[in-house]
Amino acid sequence: MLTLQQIKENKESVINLLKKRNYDFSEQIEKVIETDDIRKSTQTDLDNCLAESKLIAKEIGTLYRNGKHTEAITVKKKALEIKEKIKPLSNELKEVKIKLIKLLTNIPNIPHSSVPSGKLEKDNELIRTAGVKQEFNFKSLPHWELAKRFNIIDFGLGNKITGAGFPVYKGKGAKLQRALINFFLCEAEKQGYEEIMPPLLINEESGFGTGQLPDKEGQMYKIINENLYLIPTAEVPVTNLYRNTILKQEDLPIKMTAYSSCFRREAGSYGKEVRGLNRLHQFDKVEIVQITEPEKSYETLEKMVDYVESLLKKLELHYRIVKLCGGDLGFTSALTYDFEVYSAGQKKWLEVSSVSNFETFQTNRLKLRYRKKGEKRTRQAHTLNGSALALPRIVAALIENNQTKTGIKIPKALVEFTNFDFI
RNA sequence: GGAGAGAUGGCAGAGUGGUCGAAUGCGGUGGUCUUGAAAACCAUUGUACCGAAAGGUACCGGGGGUUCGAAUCCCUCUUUCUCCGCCA
Repeated sequence: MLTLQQIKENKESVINLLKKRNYDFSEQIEKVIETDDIRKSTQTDLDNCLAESKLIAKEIGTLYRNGKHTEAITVKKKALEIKEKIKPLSNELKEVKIKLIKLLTNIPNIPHSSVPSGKLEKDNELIRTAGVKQEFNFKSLPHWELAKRFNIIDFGLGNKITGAGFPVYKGKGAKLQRALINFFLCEAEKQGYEEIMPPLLINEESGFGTGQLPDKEGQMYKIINENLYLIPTAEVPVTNLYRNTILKQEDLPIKMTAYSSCFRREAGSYGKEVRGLNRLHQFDKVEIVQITEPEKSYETLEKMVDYVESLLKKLELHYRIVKLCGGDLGFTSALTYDFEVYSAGQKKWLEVSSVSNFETFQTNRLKLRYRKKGEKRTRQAHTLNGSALALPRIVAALIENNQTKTGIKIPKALVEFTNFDFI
């Protein structure tokens, strides 16, 4: 959610930058400003009425204490008159506030000035490609066939137990999952991220705080009788740890990492895009989250990109990094780098990580602020997060790229975690 | 799941209808004293909104209600603790 301050102080540049999303928000922005003006004047009116009624109430109190009952009754009439003004005003204020929030929550984050313009995936800016593309001197297979042949992932059993998109990992397949989680967590810890193990269910406030609600309600699984949601990413509970918080400047940056299962309805997905591990309803991911001072968030973003890249290097994957164009940029993000790995069996690029700076978009909703030393005022912090990494597509690429005629090789960096080097 | 008792500022803890945005203690910050520190003493110390400022308003777990007036009374939800039951 954008702040009113952002909108009012830089109206033109906000509108212009939002145009990168291929949509003109000037009407909404004007509406926000207009609504906020109504809010202000309504509040001023209400505050004045409340001040008056408070004064009268005190007067009545004094009269009663002095035994002047008849006079008190006269003044009461005056109080009732004001009360009649207060009620509609406070209703009005409540409504205009709701309207304002509604307007604000429908405006996406302002893209960073470096976000490339464009509408589609093809318009994303390629930052770099690295690693070696795997070539085979035999007929290579996609991961779902390899998984079946070596009995490490059973998609059919998942269908039986739950439904499509809930695979069952078996034997070395299950161990590979565990090893990857452990590897990612250990690497994050080396970088100074504190490990968090969060709840997998979140309430509505948390969903609102990081921007999943109300925007992406349909993408989350909801526990109806408890009014809770299954997390689509650990970003939600972990970032919400600091909801409604005022930090000290010296507490920043806050660096957290969390492994969690993630649950996504993926409504609208279909066809070969969802084949095998390419798109699942339940998957595992290690997430990294940072809370920083505004001045340092872009420097931090680059460091996070470098970190995620280091993981892909250690896993010896062929990857590329793209900066998302305005049309591809998520609703809550100001700048996002996507990581894609080449999966040599399917012969296609798979998105394995998204690293984003949300600037104050989340912290405004979260009421996550910090205070500089010696200052009384609070400022909004910046939040950033990234996958480091999501497992399924990494697994897909690993087993496709490292396939041999007789089995699958495990990259060196993982062997100490799997305790085997071949499947 | 059943029964009961709670939820007040960073923490502890008073306050049961009016001058309470809230005593007191601890903690924090600034200062006096000191070679320095400690102790002692003095001052200060919640968040947000409106306002150029003076000042005003809201907030005592959340929401609603009664009343001229609610931290205080009523309803409801959430949550914590104790006991019983169940249980990895």
